[in-house]
Amino acid sequence: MDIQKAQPLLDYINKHVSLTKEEESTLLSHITFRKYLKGQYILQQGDICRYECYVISGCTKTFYLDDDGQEHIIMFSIEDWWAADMGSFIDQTPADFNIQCLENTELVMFSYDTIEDLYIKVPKLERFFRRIIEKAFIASQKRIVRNFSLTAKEQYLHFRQQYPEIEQRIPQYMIASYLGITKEFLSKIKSQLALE
Amino acid sequence: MDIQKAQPLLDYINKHVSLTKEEESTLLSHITFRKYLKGQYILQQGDICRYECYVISGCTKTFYLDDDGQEHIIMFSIEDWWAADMGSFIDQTPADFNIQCLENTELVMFSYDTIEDLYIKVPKLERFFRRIIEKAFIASQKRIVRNFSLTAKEQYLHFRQQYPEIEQRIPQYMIASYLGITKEFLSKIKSQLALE
DNA sequence: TGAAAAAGTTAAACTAGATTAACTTTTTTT
DNA sequence: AAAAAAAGTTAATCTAGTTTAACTTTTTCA
Repeated sequence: MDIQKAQPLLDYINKHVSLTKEEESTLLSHITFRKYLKGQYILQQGDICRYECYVISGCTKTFYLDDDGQEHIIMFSIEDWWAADMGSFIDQTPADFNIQCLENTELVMFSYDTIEDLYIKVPKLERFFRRIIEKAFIASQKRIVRNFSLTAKEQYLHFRQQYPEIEQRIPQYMIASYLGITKEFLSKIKSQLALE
Repeated sequence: MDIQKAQPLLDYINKHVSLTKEEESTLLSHITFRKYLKGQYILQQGDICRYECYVISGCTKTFYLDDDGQEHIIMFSIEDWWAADMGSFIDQTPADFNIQCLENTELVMFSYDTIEDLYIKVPKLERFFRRIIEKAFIASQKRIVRNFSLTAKEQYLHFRQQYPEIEQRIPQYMIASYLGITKEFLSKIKSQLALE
């Protein structure tokens, strides 16, 4: 793979572990670069998730449709973040989630078929992925804690201060979905906040 | 460490990776065994979490106290499961959570100070922990999904069928706390279910 | 540039679950 | 075995957030 396109990924990895030139080139031979257009799906519910995707540019939403056909957004992924249905990827079972691009999006993709081989050839990357997933787990637990102990308004304020960039790029009704509330109620919260 | 006491851990690890005798003995030299009595704390909110604990026998609850002093249970850990405040352990920062024994409990403890050394000496264990944490992350995401899309009654039914052993061992008000509902409402749910 | 589609707002009626408080049952301690 | 503490129940009242529906604003695209 073209090293230039992967530079943001290499920079990101080198924040956590330091790769030699050889290790970098082994890495590059194991990944692929791909562009998607706004609206396109990277993964659809029911398919097998074959890739862990690192976002170079753009933005995706990971969501599922419940029995009533209602959309629930699990996460947004912007630059320097990951997109995948981990449950599906790890066990190669049908995905619970859809991943769709909210903007034109450039990705680096790690394939299930080659990632174990990559871990063996470059053990530092196994360390890197262990640390990434630890962070993801911690973030997920913190979200559960917020769900338990914050009101909708408090959760919105937290979201806004934690991801100010995301709020600009994404329609409000999707933020409501991410927070687990209706768009009408988020609208009410915002008008309340405007008066304070 | 005494190999007999660690046997359940070795069996558990060998389900995921296969260790040689040398690797097993390196592992044993890096872990400690400890017993706690019912009611004792393994970790207190504000302290640094220095150990990832594997439960040999017994049961713990991981919880935090919110600003109103209300207890919220994040997880229960029984035989063959883990107990730790990962956020605190990874960054060695003050813990958000308390971990308390609900029964007399035997643990194998992995210390922050030696675990990185262990990963280097036995890379298979880095793989093992990567897989464990992947599973924990997936479970955490699934819990978020359930929070979004299930009613309290549905969540209770799910808990009951997923952890039938836990329900027997733990007071009902703690299960309510784990589900994020009041003990009164869980009581109502159970009386409704009894009529069906 | 103008029409249609998408996104956001407002407000009334409704509901799942919380709160409060009095009470019963079970478990623990002496 | 009695007393006290812990756990669980029931029911009335309350509230955060949902639902429904009509409306306005913004964005998209022919």
